[in-house]
Amino acid sequence: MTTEPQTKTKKRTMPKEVRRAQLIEATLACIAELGISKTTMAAVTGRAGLSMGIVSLHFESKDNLLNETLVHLSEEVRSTWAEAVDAPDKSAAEKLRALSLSSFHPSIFDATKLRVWFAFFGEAKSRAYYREMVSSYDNERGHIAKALCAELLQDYPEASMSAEEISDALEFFSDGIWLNAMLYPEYFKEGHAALQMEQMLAAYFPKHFQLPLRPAPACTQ
Amino acid sequence: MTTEPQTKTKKRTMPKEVRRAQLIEATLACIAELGISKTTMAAVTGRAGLSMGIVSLHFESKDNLLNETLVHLSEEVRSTWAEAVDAPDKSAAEKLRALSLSSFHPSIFDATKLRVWFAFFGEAKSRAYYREMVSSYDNERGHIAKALCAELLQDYPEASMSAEEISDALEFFSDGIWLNAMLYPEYFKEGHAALQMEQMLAAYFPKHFQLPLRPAPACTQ
DNA sequence: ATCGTGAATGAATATTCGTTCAGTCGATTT
DNA sequence: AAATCGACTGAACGAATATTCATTCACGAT
Repeated sequence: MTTEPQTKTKKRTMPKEVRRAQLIEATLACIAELGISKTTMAAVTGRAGLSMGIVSLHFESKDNLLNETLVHLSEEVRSTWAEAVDAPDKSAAEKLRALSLSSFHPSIFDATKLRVWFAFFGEAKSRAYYREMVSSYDNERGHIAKALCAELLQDYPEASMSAEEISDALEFFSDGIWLNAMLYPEYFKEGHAALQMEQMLAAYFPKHFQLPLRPAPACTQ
Repeated sequence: MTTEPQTKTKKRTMPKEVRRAQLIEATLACIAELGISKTTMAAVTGRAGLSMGIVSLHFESKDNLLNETLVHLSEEVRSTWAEAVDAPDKSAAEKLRALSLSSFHPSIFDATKLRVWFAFFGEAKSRAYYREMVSSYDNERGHIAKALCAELLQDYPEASMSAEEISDALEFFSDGIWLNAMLYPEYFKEGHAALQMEQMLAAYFPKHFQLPLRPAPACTQ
């Protein structure tokens, strides 16, 4: 009976990675619910079902726990859009569409995580950390988006906007949807954000993207 | 010499409104520089050149000071867009343009104030307060924008998007520019945001808005 | 079974910060 | 000039909270 790990009442010791994940999860929940300033160590460890000292053990300090939480979020976002683009047989249009819609993938376009993102953006310290640690992701994504727009633009000799202006505009638009979805989550039901994004793509690249017809009465359940 | 108010070394007492403005100003600066969680009473009053007790005197508490700061910001924004729309002899197109560009008026589109806005968005407590106080402003602005879009849409019988979808899209777009201008202020030089907005308007309403020609080499100094 | 290791605990400590209030000082009145 | 008023001060207080560390306990090794 000593060899079976999980059926026991409650394991006292767990692998480092499990504890770290457990604490980051609890931190996300606390920040979303309480805001950063009210997210105390007691709140985080209490929600994780652990004791106060555990944070210094697996993370250096509270600050470090918050930074690691931000890194976790960023990598989740990054892997979501990277996967959307990483398909050798997709056309440029398909890639741009997948990249643009990846911002609204359920695993990241989620009330809790959106609140945490904006909690970090609102704090001067996290903003600085974000810029130095993570903004290279943003740059990478921006370059990819710009290159895809440039490729599509070859079919629009009369175009009045540059690839960079269009890819910037797409980025602004999806960021704005994020902000509004955070503030007014009830307004963004079931793919509403993605629909808006597709309309935006169709406006810029009408030869490549169909306008999704009206709200689609009974489609995706 | 006793009747001249300002040449004296340093007045000890000042009208209530002056002190309130002074404290709100200092609060804005502190939140922008330090974030909400590090914005202490000592920091605010120190920056205002006053003593700690002054806040309880003119505002009830720290919470109330923060709320009043948010009110101040909101009314500044509101009066900016209200003024843009409140001109009886403007056409609908001119009004929509003025309304859209008002988000980037220098008095509100400013690194300090943008940081403060997002600091409030990021705090759960302020978010609740924000929703109950400001969302009526947002609604009012939204209704006006929608009505203006509907009026312009009469000239586009073939249009594939509704007035609400377009006015939402304009709102998302300017919100996204706000977020990006807050995170990467150096990217938004001299009217770059306004230019992007005008391109957006021209994309939706090509019959009403000219595309502003290329970045304009040497125009506004 | 016993022991040794290190993960986990949580009470105690140190710090940070909002609020208070008795006292100070400048302006106005008498 | 003296008195009164009230805006303003800032040291002191106490509540909240991050951090520490001596102790406890589970688990694998012997």
